[in-house]
Amino acid sequence: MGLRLPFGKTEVSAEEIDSLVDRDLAVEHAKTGNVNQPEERIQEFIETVPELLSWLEANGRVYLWRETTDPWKVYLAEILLQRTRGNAVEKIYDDVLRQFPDPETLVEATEGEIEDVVRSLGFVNHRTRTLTEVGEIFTEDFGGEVPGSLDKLKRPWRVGDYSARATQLFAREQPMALVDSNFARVIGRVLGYEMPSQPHKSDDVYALMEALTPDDPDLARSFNLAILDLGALVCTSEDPDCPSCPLNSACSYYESEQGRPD
DNA sequence: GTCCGGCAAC
DNA sequence: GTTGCGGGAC
Repeated sequence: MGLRLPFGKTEVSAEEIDSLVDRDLAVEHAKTGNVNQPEERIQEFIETVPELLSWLEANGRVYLWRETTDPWKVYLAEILLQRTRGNAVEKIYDDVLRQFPDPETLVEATEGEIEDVVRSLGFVNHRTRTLTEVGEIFTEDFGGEVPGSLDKLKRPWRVGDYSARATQLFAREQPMALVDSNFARVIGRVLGYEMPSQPHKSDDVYALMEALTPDDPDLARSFNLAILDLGALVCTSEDPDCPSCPLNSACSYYESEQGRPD
């Protein structure tokens, strides 16, 4: 066992993807977002996933936390990455791992020591309290280990669905859908899905993403990383680079001319 | 000025 | 549902 790192599986046929997603369920949930011609839209999207994964292989961002399945290293990274760019986390990640190689070292640290190492990321008070609780809870209740269920991963303050699910997906080989601002923007544009203001709170958005996420650990990894990186590098909120997007042939936003160059 | 691999409080 | 948290990069 063991995931293919860093990007999971990036060579795949459309037929294989089709066999690992729930197309009919995705179509049903697409209707809730007022997607036009949902059958055709979802089918086109599924057919384009191989190109999306090839794009990841060539363009994906390489970070240390993508090169490990150590749950502690992944979980720490997810806390640092909340509302924070990967490039910012990259600069301090080595220091964080060196100072806090396991939960017990967080218990032994002073508040000031934790504040100092995360200061450049912002949310300093939030992250310091979270990391303090992570140390206490994991040491006292879970024997110093990262627990294996979503509910337990979410016990520390300000660890929510995204961080917990990302840990299960990236460290525990559990195929799982993620919903964050990147996913909402990319899927919203490609499908023409009318996103609610808080996509991660929508059961329907989660159900749609679960239906579209391949039911295979390596492909779930690559699929999620691909959408994440596409949202960060190409399908940006301001001035998306649609002409170089691997999904543009299947994209509602591109079709509508909004994404066309001047 | 706007945005970032969220989350909890209100 | 909406708002605050935050330093850094553009």
